[in-house]
Amino acid sequence: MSSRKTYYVTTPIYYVNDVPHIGHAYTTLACDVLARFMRLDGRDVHFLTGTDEHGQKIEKAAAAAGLAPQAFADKVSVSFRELIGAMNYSPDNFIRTTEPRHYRACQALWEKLEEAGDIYLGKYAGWYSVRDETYFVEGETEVGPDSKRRALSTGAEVEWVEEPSYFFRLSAWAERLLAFYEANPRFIAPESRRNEVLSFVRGGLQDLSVSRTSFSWGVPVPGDPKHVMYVWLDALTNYITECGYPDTSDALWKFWPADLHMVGKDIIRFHCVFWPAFLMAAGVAPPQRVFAHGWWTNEGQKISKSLGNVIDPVELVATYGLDPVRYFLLREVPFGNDGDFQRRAMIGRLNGDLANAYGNLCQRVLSIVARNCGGQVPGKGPLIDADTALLERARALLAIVRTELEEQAFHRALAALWDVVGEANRYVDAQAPWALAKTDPARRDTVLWVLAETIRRVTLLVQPFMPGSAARILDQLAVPEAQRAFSAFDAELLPGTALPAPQGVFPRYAEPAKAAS
RNA sequence: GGGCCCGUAGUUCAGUGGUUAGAACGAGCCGCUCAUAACGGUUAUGUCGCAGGUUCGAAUCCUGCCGGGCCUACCA
Repeated sequence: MSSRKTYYVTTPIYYVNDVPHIGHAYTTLACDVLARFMRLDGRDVHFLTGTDEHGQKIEKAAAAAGLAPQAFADKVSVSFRELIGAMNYSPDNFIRTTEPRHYRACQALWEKLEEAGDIYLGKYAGWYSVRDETYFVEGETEVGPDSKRRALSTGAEVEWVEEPSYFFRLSAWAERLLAFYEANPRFIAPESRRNEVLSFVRGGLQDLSVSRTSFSWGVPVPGDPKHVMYVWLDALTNYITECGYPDTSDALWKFWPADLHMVGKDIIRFHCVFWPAFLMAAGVAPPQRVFAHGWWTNEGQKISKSLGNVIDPVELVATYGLDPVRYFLLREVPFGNDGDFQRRAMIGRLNGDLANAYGNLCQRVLSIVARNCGGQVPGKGPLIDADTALLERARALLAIVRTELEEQAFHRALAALWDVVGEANRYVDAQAPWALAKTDPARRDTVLWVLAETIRRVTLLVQPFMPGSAARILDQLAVPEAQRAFSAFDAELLPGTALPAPQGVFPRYAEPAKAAS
């Protein structure tokens, strides 16, 4: 079955300097939904996430914790693996930059860049802030009244530091990058980010320092082990390490170039400028698309550790339930925009969209079926216009969701599904199967069949977003496991099939009783 | 300083030249009673940031201004 179309989606590898927060959860969630959708749609999917474990910060943090860097990385990496279970993600692999195969890939890539003449030895010099661990250009610093020079942005003291460094000839790539963007308009999304990158590259590029000698926790530069590779060159390479690079006969190489790198908007330059330049220089095809999503704020406030308003995804799930959180994050905000996490909005979506509209639709239909149809899928009689209209709306959903997810428009995909949920609720009221029970049981059965069939189609498409809840609903419709992929989208419910007793899937969220004080 | 984007009902947004500007949530009223006190119908909301201009016609195009965001460059 090697003829199936592949789909390779990646999260950034997360820096183990930090514990997982809503931003990490959001990025991986988006990838998870795409991976699940594509699998159900018959694609040969590879979904990769992992951790970035090198760099001076890790080296220092490890020393402070009295651990070897590797032991420290091992420890922190675990919290990102735990998030996978907590959020029900479905990655095919979890990569770590400290794996031997990754060293091989980085060094092979480096050698290619060197062979191509895109790497040279120079000197990295600038105003260095020890506190920020960053170099600043002269203009970013200022000499204070005490005649000490400080970084304008952070106020930290800086000192002039020079160290030997290898450089990547990025300056030579601006024109070729622009040509690449031109030829691949889908490469950067959303559009506003694309404009940003274009104007950045049009402004000219400077060569990029790609090695350091001031610390040693990293991938050694081939032939000059005093240097370790710049963390971003190291980190980005993970995407091809996974596919076996430099061994293009590896079984996973078929997944390259990746269909999508999902990233936060803060690291767009690394993915949209540096990465394609590295790859083109090394003679490797660049990825097909980079999507930069936005940030969350918390009740209108910027999230920061110092404000203490960091959102812990595990806590969210404990409060509102896993699938409601997954739904909310992708439904509430047009994907690509910044979003505001509001407790009131979260509860609104949970109670309004999930409990009242969708959950209650399933419940009201299935309980009439249970009571009237002997616990079986009801019989299907002749269809009237109202029936075919609703069924047609449901049937059209697969193509709609497919189109929206090609563009990572999760919010629009969900809106389309919920349009049909609303349509189904109106149909229930219009057809009033409880009244038909007394006058025309056969017609009642047809109405219930139409509804059950509509719920089946909607729920098949809900699976990638809320896998657990969708499975429970499909169980209640007695849809066999083998008929939950989209290849069975048109395999209608068979009248007479035995059904289990219905059970609510999305309980309403009730405010915890206020503590009297 | 340059560039990009945004400012539309109480709220979140859709609408990018053409009849009385839409949706959802929230609010009021009515109906239903199968269902998780859920569902459906219906009503009301708006100087479409401000001011000019182009046009038979502008939320939509142009100019300026005000307000907000993002990217980027820095001044001597």
